[in-house]
Amino acid sequence: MEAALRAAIRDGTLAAGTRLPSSRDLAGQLGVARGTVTAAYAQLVAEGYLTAKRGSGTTVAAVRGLSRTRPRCGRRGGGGSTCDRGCPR
Amino acid sequence: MEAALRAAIRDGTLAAGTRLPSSRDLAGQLGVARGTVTAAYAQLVAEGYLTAKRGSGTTVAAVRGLSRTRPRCGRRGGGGSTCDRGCPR
Amino acid sequence: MEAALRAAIRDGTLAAGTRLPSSRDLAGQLGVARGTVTAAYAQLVAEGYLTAKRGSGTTVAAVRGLSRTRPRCGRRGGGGSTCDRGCPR
Amino acid sequence: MEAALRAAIRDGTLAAGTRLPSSRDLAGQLGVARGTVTAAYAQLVAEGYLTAKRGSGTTVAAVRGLSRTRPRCGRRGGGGSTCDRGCPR
DNA sequence: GTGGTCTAGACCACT
DNA sequence: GTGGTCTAGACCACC
Repeated sequence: MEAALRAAIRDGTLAAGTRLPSSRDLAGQLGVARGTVTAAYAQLVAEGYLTAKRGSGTTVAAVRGLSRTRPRCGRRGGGGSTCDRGCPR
Repeated sequence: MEAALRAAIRDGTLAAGTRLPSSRDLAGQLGVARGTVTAAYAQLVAEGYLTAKRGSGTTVAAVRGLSRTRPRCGRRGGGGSTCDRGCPR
Repeated sequence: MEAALRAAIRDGTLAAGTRLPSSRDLAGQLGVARGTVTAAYAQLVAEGYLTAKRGSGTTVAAVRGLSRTRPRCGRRGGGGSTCDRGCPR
Repeated sequence: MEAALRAAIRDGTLAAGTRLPSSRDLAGQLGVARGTVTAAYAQLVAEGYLTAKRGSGTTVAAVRGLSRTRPRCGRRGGGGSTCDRGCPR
């Protein structure tokens, strides 16, 4: 799940600013323990993919500065549609 | 190259279980530095597209896209009946 | 890089509470190995300039005059006597 | 505990190659759940301080480059009260 | 035995 | 309610 989330964020399937389900909800949807979800969220927060705020939910991080491998495709764009999904492929 | 590999895995060109060339070999074939290949492999491993096993090279991981809603429940294996506690909900 | 980070924190360019990029991202931006970044972060954490919290990435530490060494110990609340096992350490 | 381990490794109290207690033992000694210990170990492994091998225990990592001079802790001059959190020891 | 990972459930601080 | 964190216990792969 963690890898899937990371990939989805990287390729734009999950756009910046997207609000993720709460750890409790996602755990319920996937049928896993909440701890598993929180661990995944925590790792992705640490990597800069997600932003978590106590009491305010978890969202896909806004800007993450160029990350190595994907130079074009305009991931960092401002408000507009930055490759709203689709990008790679 | 990383994007190409990712795309090939996503659309099935590279089937799950496919063994990839060693980083040395692929680097030679493409004429790039080995570090470039290992970096790409590492990123794809982190994203879940590839599986790198110590003595077994790098293979295409089983597809685990974000859709996969229910995780099978009884993967905990072990002796007795799986789902012995009623499984999540 | 480490010295630059330290200086930026000291002179306020990086305000307390600022979240730093993940080690992966920063490594990518600077074109250095991720280990180099984590080492620098670790050193600055040890010096008190940064705070690395498990799920929350790395942030610029608040300048805290407070000593507050012991975190209260029995916050586990719940039923029985807190600290029933003598509390960690 | 995690911070204590990190500091001990950094200042040489825990020498490279030192074998740490198993997560189960350390949990018992400190009176915390094993999960807490494994989480701390995992974080330090990710930071490069520790090396963990399945079935072989956890040891202090050999070399991490960047020995650096050890900044003596309280050299920030001015505002006083650096080291307010205890400093490396 | 060890580390790695998961479950199920709890309390906390914060919004 | 949310994320953050901890407990207590389990099974796995590996050595």
